[in-house]
Amino acid sequence: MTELVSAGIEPLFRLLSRYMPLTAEDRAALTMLEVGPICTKEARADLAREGENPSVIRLLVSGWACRYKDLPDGRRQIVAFFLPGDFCDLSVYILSELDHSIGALTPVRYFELLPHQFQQVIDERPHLLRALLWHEMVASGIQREWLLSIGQRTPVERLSHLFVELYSRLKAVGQAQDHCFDFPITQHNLAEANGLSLVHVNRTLQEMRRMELIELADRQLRILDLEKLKRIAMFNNNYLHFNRE
Amino acid sequence: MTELVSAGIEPLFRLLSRYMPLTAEDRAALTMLEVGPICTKEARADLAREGENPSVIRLLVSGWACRYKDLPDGRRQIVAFFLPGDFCDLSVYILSELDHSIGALTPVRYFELLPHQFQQVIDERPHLLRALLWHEMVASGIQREWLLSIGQRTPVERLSHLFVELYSRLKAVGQAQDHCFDFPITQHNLAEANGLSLVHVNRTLQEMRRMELIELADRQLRILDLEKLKRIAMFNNNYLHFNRE
DNA sequence: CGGATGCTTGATGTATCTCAAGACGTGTGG
DNA sequence: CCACACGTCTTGAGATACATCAAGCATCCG
Repeated sequence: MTELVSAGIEPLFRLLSRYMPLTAEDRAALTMLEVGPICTKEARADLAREGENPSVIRLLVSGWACRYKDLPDGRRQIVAFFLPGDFCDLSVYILSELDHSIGALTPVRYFELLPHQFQQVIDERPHLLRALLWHEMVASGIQREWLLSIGQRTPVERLSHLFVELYSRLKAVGQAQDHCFDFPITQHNLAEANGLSLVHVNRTLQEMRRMELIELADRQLRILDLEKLKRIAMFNNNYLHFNRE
Repeated sequence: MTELVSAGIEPLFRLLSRYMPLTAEDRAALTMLEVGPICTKEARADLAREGENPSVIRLLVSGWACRYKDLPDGRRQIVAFFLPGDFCDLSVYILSELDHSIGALTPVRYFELLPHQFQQVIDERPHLLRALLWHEMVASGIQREWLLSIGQRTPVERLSHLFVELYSRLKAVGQAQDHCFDFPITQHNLAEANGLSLVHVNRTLQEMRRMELIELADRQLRILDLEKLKRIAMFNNNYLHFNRE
């Protein structure tokens, strides 16, 4: 089911073509990234831990992962979701130590790219660097929007906003259609991402079902009324910087 | 008082030399950025509004500014503080529309740089690009840490963490000594940055004074026990990525 | 003098957390 | 094949941290 788009690097094509048109040559160059064996991890495994010196760039092919930070006493905050097509840690180029961890939320498959492989593609087709930086800046924009959510939005607004965001991003990589998508993470994960307790997430979801905004069952999320959901979330898609709708 | 370091671009030197050593030639090249008239704004004025197409890079010389996002109903979240030496919106290069606003928290002075001026400096001394990207990545890391703060830290922990962070950053640009620094923003600003109500910020500050962590009066913040403050905040400076302590 | 602006305090309500338990499904080893 | 552990979702009861509303005071400034 989750393997409808299993072709390794296809989600990346779709993602980048949201920012700029990709020629056949661009695609060919990007396909070079697909070298090397594909890696896999179980749900709840770490791909990288805070403090490590990152040496590879990871390109997520299937499954969901997250960036998270934790405190010495165990509190944990998910600060970003990685969906298929996303890069983890382009920052390898500049920073020498990870200030966060990366964990799998579901079983994941990904490529590990060495910086020089990466460099090779960029040298060949410099304008692709622009698309990749674009992706990074969008990631930054998402972080800011999350800060707004956690700081100011109510729990219903917050979850509504997240669902619209995830729907937009998944649609961009061909993993959502008809207001419906695989939603493989737990309520516990939602709580960690939104600064809420597990119990409160559960009750908030119930309220959203009562409001007939969503259906959520069997790891499938269906948005019943997208416009209403956007209105409630005060969703403005400008922060995703998709140039081509 | 706030003008101890008034020499235009000096804070930038200090900031970047936290990441890599700067030669005299580097400094000379950077000084080229100081062309053009210096701009000023009053406290509470906007330097840029969400939705605008940014055309300049701003280099803050004195005063404090912030990045913020707001919701249609007036709720507002400060997502970053800009201190002297900071750049606002290097993203001009890539993104065509601002997804956030930039506002002055105090009277500010800054330079407006056109992308081509900027480009000229980088062309001349390419390794400076690395320092500037570094600065951007640190900004990203700070955003993540704030997400952790707002999502997981209690109000006392949250303010403690922010104060240690500001102290570190101000010290890096020569604007703090002896656990003491100008603190020109209001409790209202603190509330907007930390997702708390104004009243609660006030009471939290009082608690921190009672705990003998800080003194805060007359726009001056004094940290009474830095180690204790760090412990309470669970502060780990890795996210600031200062290479040279 | 009157009007902003910022800080402080008290009273009250409620949104959200914590603790605790049960139901259900799934995988696992005896 | 059953017993059991484990993960996930759900519900209830109770406590409290935080927001909201309201007011007073100080300082500054035109």
